[in-house]
Amino acid sequence: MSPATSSRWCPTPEQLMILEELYRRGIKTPNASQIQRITAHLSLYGNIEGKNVFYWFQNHKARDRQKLKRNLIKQQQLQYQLYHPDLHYLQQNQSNHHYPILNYFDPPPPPPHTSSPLYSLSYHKSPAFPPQEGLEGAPAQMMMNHPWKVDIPFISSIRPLETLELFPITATNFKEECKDNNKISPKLISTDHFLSL
Amino acid sequence: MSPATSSRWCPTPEQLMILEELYRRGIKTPNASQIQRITAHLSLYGNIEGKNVFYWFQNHKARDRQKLKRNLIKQQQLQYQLYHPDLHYLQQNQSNHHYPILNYFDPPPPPPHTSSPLYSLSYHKSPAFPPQEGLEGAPAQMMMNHPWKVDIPFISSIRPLETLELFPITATNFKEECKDNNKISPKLISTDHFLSL
DNA sequence: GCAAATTAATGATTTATTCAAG
DNA sequence: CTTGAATAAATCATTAATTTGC
Repeated sequence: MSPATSSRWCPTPEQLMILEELYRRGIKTPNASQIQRITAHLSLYGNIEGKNVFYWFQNHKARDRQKLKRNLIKQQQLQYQLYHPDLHYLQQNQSNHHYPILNYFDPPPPPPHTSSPLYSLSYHKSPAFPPQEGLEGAPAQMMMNHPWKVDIPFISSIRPLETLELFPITATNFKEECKDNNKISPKLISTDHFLSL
Repeated sequence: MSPATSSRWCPTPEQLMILEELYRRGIKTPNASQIQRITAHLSLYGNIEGKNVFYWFQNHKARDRQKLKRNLIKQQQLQYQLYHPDLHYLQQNQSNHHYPILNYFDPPPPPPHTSSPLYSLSYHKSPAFPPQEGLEGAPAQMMMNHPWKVDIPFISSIRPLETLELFPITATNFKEECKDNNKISPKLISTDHFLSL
């Protein structure tokens, strides 16, 4: 009203709580109609106009994403510390009678830094791997556009990666016809033994 | 090998178990590199190619979501039955000392049906509101291009919508200056009482 | 028991949405 | 605002489960 009032909207606690609750309940980018109704209601608790509501949701959503980003970074730092110590043991001979090492996760996040554009890494394209011969970090969907002639490289040529041992059973030839696939004794592959973390 | 083989991939139990385990461990949408490595490993247990792995994760994730959807619908049906008996009481006079009804969500789940496209309702944009005078369901961003002269209509002209009663506290005038806003006793607005689902 | 017929699962494609870089 | 890159949703198509009648 008067020029003495502050130059920008200052949400009252009630307004804030309602906005936050609406956000939690799924309203992330209200449309014009929703904004009007929200504004009308919130005006009961203090001066407010539509743009305040609009900007609030915009900012809140954006800063929500930032929080997620930061949490992801923390988790990745944890995983890095968990997996890095095991790297030496990956150098071992793989030609034993166990099925080979299994870990399809991306290489541990680079030496932990605090502020890097990291959210896009797990949500969008992962710049991911050091260009492997003939692969060039192609996004999975791009593979879709080609006739899927991607050859399976020799196991030994694949980077063994970290730990996660699977299937200590011996390598009887399982390549059979489709119909026969389900006839393998369940005992043989009971879930309890492999996939030891 | 021979043309007698089936036209589509038929995962062996071992392949399936590994895929499921990887999924459980967090691999939901593997990138090209991961797909290749997974494919290479799974080829030990039977014929397989990259696209099979790609599709498997796509489908598995999608059908996982479908399960969640169905469970949500069941819960909503339960809630509907719990809350529906109260509808008559919404017709009561609203000029009491409670603050008005608050529900900015799109119209509630219609009378419980079993098979309706429901997930998009909460995840994607809601085609939302019946075109309100002069608003025409305009995307919120369009409002940005105009000088934000959107007037706040009278409360009574706003569609009260459904339930979700907020702030049963009395209507003391909270319109105060900015600086004072944060000084309201937290007790008065402790989150436990309102926003009852 | 056993196939033919029917239904449920699930692999494979296509189409729509989303996000954000240019 | 347009568009590129990626994912999610919807859909089609084939295989496996199962039901059914004999």
